[in-house]
Amino acid sequence: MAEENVPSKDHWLSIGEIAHRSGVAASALRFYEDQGLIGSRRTAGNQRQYQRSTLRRIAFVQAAQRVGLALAEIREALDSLPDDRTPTRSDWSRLSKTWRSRLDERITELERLRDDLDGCIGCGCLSLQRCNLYNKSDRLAERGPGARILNVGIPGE
Amino acid sequence: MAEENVPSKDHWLSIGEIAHRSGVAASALRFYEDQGLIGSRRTAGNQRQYQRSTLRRIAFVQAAQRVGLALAEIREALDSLPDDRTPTRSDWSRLSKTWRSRLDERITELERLRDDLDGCIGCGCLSLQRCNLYNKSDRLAERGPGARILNVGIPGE
DNA sequence: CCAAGAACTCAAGCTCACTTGAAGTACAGT
DNA sequence: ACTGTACTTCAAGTGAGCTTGAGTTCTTGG
Repeated sequence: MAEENVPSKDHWLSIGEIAHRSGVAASALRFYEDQGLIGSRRTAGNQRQYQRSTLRRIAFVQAAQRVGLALAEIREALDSLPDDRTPTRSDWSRLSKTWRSRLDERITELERLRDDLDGCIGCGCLSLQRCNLYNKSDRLAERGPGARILNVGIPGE
Repeated sequence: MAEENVPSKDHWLSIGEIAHRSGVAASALRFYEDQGLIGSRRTAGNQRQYQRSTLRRIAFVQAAQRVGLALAEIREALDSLPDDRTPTRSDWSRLSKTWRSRLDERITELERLRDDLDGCIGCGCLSLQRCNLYNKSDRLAERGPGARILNVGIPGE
């Protein structure tokens, strides 16, 4: 994650500046670094310094979160990108395919739910046997211990 | 939450039966009861007994979760329903309006994201200034301590 | 009547994505 | 030189939605 080899003339940003410009809290940025999502170099006095490109990386992370990816998945995606150059069109297209299908799936599920809901408004049912809302996608039974974050458009799901 | 006053002839279901039929773990059912989402009565030996209508309630909870509601909100919705009769068309229509708009919002957000994504595949950009994906819905800034479920932009400014 | 299995109650643990706090160090401005 | 703000690390806490485990009691079939 060291961002050492860099077109010398760049100037570096402090964590405060990055936090301010990205809208992400400094504590979150440190956390992201722990998680391998972003990198930094240090000053003589051990303070973090970021390249401007880190802002782009952070924006990427945020977009990916909105798509519904967990941080671990986002890290994988970032790792699959060439070290620290701007991604090419084909890098990007590869990634966006995953995103796209995630989004499509989730959108489809929500639309179906909405349609069922509309059906239910008409029928006023809530009857267990008949109602689509109730009987769709039963036994989604996601398994394993630990918290279940969401159903709901969030990572993990 | 006591479901005492009930058309006598009903027979009651054990937690195991409810778990099996609903696909929800017994531990989750106890948790739901703690949270006031479902009710039960007890046998002489202190074991839970459920009405069949509880299955409907659980299905309701699951549908609501898929819509994206938190358990606390679902409880409120359930509390707003008449005690334990089957909801009327107008009860239902009131609730479904909330759901509907939730769904619409989320669907719209995801669709916009998808469209931006498609735009990006074309442009191959990832450039911070220009890319829609990056600059949409910045500073959503949800505040307060604790975990942030969704996308999480802490206001830097 | 007894064993097996199902249920009971707590308390503690888990994941995820962070935040908060304490205690200390660095740097910029006067 | 001094003050104040920004930064550092590390440990622990947060909330949602459950699960797991320990130790105990109920219920049912043979």
